[in-house]
Amino acid sequence: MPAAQRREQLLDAALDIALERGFHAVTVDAVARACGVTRPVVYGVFTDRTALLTALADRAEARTQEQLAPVFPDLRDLTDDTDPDELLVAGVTAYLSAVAADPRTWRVVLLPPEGAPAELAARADEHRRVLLRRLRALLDWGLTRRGGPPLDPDLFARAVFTLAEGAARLLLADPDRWQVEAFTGFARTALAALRPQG
Amino acid sequence: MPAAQRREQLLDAALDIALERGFHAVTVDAVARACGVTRPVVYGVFTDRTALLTALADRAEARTQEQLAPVFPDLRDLTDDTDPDELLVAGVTAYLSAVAADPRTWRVVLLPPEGAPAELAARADEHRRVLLRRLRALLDWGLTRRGGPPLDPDLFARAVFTLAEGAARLLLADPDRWQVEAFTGFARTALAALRPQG
DNA sequence: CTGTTTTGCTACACGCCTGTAGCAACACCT
DNA sequence: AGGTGTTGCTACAGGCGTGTAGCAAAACAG
Repeated sequence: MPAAQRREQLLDAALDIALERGFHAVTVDAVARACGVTRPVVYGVFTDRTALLTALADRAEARTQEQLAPVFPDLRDLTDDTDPDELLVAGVTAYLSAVAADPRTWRVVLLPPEGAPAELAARADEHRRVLLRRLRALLDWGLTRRGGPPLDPDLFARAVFTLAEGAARLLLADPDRWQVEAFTGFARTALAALRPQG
Repeated sequence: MPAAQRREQLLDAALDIALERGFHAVTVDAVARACGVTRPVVYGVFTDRTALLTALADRAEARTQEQLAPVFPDLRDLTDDTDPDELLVAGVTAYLSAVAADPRTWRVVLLPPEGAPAELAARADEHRRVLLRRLRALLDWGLTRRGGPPLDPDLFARAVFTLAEGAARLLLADPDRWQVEAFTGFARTALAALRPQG
């Protein structure tokens, strides 16, 4: 089997094991067995067990970043006839749809399995900081355009972010029970209520 | 040293290690060394490493439960001149104050260190379910009394809960930067904005 | 002061996982 | 067909952590 393909296969297997039995269970042997090979094959592709885990994190990071592209509009594209509320609702919809479409990747980030390496959490936090900044910029634009209650903008952005992640976690934890529309509907209603002169 | 005292000492040491270096580092040897003794002493108190970790979870659960007592008022105590908004703000204040007062315990629950056993997360989730039910009851009472936007009550309760936990996490992650009052102020303003004819 | 109990230690055996070395088998190119 | 490189395997050595057995020493009761 060609190296590149084997690499993907090994990462897929590692992800499966991590999701099903936790990162503790992601031993080199377990990954090799899951692919029907033996340990030296894994060491042929990754120098380390650590390298394997890092590659897994890299791939997850790349995928999530890619999927987040349509969530944030470019602020320069916004015109006067854009409704800030609908812009935000569209972003939430895009985010939750991405999560629902690729749950295995997002689960690693949002509901980390047992024994997840600290590196993973650290990277996710770093990434969150960037996202929060972008969300903050978007909300600033919206708040100056349509006004709103005298809420601390930083806390407001964090609140929206936290709620979006919470919704995503519910989607991941119990996809049969929750639909994206339930959350976007809630968001739309809540934003409408927060309009000046409610 | 008497057994009961040794037990507490061992659990304290285990908690220290877990918070500083993650649960991976909570080996029987590390805990023993931290108390200036050797491994057989630990096995004299706990049958297992697992038993030690379970005891740690038990203690954390007991402490959090105890500290949450003043957060939820008994619904039967409420009279007509109780302001629902202030009741909720008082609950949030009590919750965040409890977290700020005992960060080491809450950190285990809200910002679990690397390698935390799945048992811990499972128990925390179970506990959350109970808390969510109580919060839901409180909010139902408030919403029927003062009205509000047509939000799904279940999602609204989850949102409040998620935001409260998010605030608690910020308090734990960066206590120098955040104060309880910032969050309660935000909550008060947001609730006021969500009043009918806000 | 002496026997007994408590308390703790050193030392061992085991299991699990990591990482590597050396060998077999297969495929591919000439 | 025969060399050559690839692909994978079996087998080993070592590290780290668990749990236990057996011994020393200190505390304590009679």
